[in-house]
Amino acid sequence: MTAAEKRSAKWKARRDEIVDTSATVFARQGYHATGIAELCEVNGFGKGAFYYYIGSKEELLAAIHDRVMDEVIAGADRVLASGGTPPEQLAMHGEELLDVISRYPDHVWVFLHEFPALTGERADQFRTRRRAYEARIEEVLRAGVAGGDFRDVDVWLTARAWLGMHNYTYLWLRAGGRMSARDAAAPFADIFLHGIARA
Amino acid sequence: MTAAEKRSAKWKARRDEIVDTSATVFARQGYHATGIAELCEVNGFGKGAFYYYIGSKEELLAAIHDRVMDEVIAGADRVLASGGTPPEQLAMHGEELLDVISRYPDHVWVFLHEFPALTGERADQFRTRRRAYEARIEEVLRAGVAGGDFRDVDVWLTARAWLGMHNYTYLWLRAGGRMSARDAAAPFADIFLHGIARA
DNA sequence: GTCTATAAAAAGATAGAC
DNA sequence: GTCTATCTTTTTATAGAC
Repeated sequence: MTAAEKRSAKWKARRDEIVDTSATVFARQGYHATGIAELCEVNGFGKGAFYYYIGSKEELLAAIHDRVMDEVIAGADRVLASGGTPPEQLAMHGEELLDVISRYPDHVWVFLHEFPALTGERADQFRTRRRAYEARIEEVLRAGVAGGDFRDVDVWLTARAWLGMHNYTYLWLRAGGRMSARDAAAPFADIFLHGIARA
Repeated sequence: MTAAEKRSAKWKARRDEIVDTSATVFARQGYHATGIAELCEVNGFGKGAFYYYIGSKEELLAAIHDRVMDEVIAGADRVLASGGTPPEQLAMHGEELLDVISRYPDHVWVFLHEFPALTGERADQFRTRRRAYEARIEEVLRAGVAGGDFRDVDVWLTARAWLGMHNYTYLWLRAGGRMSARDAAAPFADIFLHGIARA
């Protein structure tokens, strides 16, 4: 590791810290309602330092979105690699998604609320990634219907029901709270799998 | 009806128009991202006219919240008055809620995203009303468990699952769209009622 | 790397003419 | 009722010292 790389790694680590603390502030009071000055105060430095790490306020918002989508897609990849049956995979998708929400509740709050503040190419990028994740859920449902585990539901609509049920936990689910991701995911899977099981 | 009342009724009608058109703009680009100047442009008048109808930007936001909560509570009251069984009531709650979402998708978008922009007493008021609605759903679930229609689920958690599944439709459900509120509510009730039915 | 000072634009809201 | 002009504050971002 060269000297330049060491400097870069330290810079990146500090930048990640700023992204994380900013997510917390954004989640409490909103993206547009939070000024750069307040982010500096929370992080304990001035504007000069802030712009040394962050290119712009919107770039900061994009970094928060990245954290969420990276984690969510990684979880979905693990499900795909597991090779379970459609009911097993759907339950596992729930565990993975709630795990991300419980570990990054503030980032997820920002992700679900402040997407419209992203513009141009950045907005397109996250729209595409989100759709790709939703398509994974639809794929599992389609496989379950084809294989006879699930009855002949409207796959698109059923995916939205599943996504809503799970995403909505961002309002209360967090690591260290009274209910773990796994504790919530199990009854959710129970409801949903019984709900669409072949009669 | 006196002359003063006529003037007042006209004022109120025009004000409602402004509230509704503003909800559309807020839903597209966010509350804080939208300036008073833009709202004036959309409504086809200047700031003078705007402040003749609207006391402040936050008052406008509260009016949008009011529209949503008034409609949602009215629907819940109809369910309560219907006197059906818990499964019937839960399905009816779904129809009523999706009906509001499909008729006021922009208002609901604002309601679900921009609540943190409300301050003080106004925030307290809507927090309370929202909790009261959620308690209605929990009540139906509790009655269904007690009466033996539903198995012994965690009522609080199951209510959140139901709320998430239904609220999340704000992203796509709208009157005149490819799917009506009733078309979506029926499969949702199917999934959910099978999901929590006594084995 | 972090500071302070400042630029440059935009925000919410008000005043007074008509 | 609606206009334009303006007040006051705040915003994001940059410049240059240290």
